[in-house]
Amino acid sequence: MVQGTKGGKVFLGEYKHTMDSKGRVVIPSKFRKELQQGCVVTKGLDNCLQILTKKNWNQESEKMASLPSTDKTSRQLRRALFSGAVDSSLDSAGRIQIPENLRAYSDIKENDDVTVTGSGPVIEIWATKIWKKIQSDSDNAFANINEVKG
Amino acid sequence: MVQGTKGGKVFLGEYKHTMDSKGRVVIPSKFRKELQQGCVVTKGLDNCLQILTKKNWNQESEKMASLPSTDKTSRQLRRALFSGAVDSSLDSAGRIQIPENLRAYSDIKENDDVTVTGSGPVIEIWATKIWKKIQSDSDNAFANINEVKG
DNA sequence: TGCACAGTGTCATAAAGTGTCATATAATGT
DNA sequence: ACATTATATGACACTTTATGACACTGTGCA
Repeated sequence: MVQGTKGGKVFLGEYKHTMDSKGRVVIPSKFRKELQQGCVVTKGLDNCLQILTKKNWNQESEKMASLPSTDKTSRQLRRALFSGAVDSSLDSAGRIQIPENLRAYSDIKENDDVTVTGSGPVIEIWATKIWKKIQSDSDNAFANINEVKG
Repeated sequence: MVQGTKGGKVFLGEYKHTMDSKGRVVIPSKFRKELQQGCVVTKGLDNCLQILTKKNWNQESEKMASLPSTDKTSRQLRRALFSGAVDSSLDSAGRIQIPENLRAYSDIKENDDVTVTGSGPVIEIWATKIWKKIQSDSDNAFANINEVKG
């Protein structure tokens, strides 16, 4: 969904948190500055959630908004992108509220363990139990690539 | 049918509600500001209903009025759009009344579950049972695009 | 005229979300 | 190691929103 980082912030790292009893998740302090002016939370692949800066979101969504809605596929794409997204911002304690439909999508419930990762141009939020699986897959793939190339 | 967001509000998100026993549906609070000055409810494609701001409605209806009436599909679209449209507004509790013909079109009956989605320039209202099907189609289309890109 | 019905307005309560604070934990610099 | 600062977490009060109930209005029809 999001590609190209031309000059934009690159988010790095992996952080453990928990979702609080009201459905909020702490954003690591290193990521906050770029999200201060607002951000958008969307569905990512493999049941993660993505946080985009306003700037990145606008780039992505403008493409989609201009597709003709007489075309069925365009309608589908538009619906998936917009209905799965939500405008958000950090509260004074550096947290964001995750709405119920995105909590369901990502399989994160109140008081669950959550892993927040920097993934280049976007920040990803994972149920830790899912992240553990994904991470071992990614690490294996990474190791194999290095073997082949090196 | 509706496209282009140039500067206009972009509606995001997915919200579950029910139609009350009098045929009213709650509009999510995040959408209300833009509809405060009046809105238009019309038939959308795939059996949804669309809510447009007055501004978007004016743009759309002009476009539609200028379609060649020699083309059959254009005539059908135009009839559906205009005859299915109704001027509306939010009541003091943030709800809109859905007239009987639109309830029939969207297959939403009194006390039924309803899903309201932000879909960029428009808001869509769905019978939840229909939305579930549409959503899985949309999500698949979206995931495929992303697989290709990634 | 009175009744039935669809629609409208308002209220009470419940549920969800938001803001703020206090303490605990971790990170940083000296 | 220590002091200092920043961050994380839980608790709680407060606000907003959702939902159902119910009374009121107006229209058309018997």
